[in-house]
Amino acid sequence: MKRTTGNTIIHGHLPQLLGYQLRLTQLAVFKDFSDSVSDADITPSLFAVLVVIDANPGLKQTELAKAVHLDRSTVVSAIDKLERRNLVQRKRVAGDRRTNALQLTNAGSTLLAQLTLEVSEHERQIAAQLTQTERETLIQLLSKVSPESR
Amino acid sequence: MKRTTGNTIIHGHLPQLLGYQLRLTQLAVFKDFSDSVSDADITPSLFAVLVVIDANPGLKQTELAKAVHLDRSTVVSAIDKLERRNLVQRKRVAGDRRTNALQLTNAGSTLLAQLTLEVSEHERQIAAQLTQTERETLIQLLSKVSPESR
DNA sequence: TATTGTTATACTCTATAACTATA
DNA sequence: TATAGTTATAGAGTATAACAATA
Repeated sequence: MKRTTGNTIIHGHLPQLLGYQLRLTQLAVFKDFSDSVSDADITPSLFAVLVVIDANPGLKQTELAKAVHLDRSTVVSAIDKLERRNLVQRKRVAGDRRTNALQLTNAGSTLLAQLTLEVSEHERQIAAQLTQTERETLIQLLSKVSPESR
Repeated sequence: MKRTTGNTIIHGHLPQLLGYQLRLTQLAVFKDFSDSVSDADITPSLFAVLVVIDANPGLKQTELAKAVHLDRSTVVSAIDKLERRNLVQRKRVAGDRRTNALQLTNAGSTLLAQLTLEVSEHERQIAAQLTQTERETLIQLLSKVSPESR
């Protein structure tokens, strides 16, 4: 029970816990994301929103919410933010006046193209300690733990 | 550029991104943590704080902050919370009146023992899709990405 | 001068619940 | 009745900056 004499802090059994390693890794990855992406106002979540809209032009907000695991109300402010910056548009849908069809503006497409490059570089950074095979294994094992990504 | 006819949402290149899989997995893991741990007021962070104090009785708040990757000011409120519940004690240190020596109370040790069991079960749950080898590989790969855990 | 703990404060992210307009 | 989007609101978690006590 006595304290180790030096300054070394012991992490107990935390390092063997998946949840703990996940938290640490996510902290490191988020920090590097901000450092890597030139547009300071784009967070990982907003990037994901842009990617999903790009891959599914015309989708509605509720669909987007489900895809990126956010609440409908959270999506409203995300889209507000992106629309204010002219990156995304809400378009009227013929036949159902309750829903909005989301699509990227030209500016949005342009920014996404640039972000995609920067995020690739960011991914290279964070996986720098891994071989290509290890990186793929890691992604595959993560997706087995949370299978709802597709 | 046309929308897939059905309801299927495409995630673009997100599933191949480490950062994205990490976020999804962490979401799933946090949710299961709350479901698994009977004490609703213990979060993953507070659990980590308890473990580190248990493994390093007498450590000071600044050391704890570094160990769990939180700011000093954040640790203050974490310890406030735990001290209010009589799980942790701030003890005076002979020789340096600026610092507090942190230690678990008996109640804290008892709770931690129970939490440890519940967290083990939680870990089993989240790794249910993995073999034992895969789980170990996953932990090892994560720790290679963020090596500051020890 | 530097460090420790603290406080005050503010920001980000998120969800819940209630509202409206449409279906 | 049910659904889509919205609003108001609140909570959790976090950090920054300034401060007092002590080294």
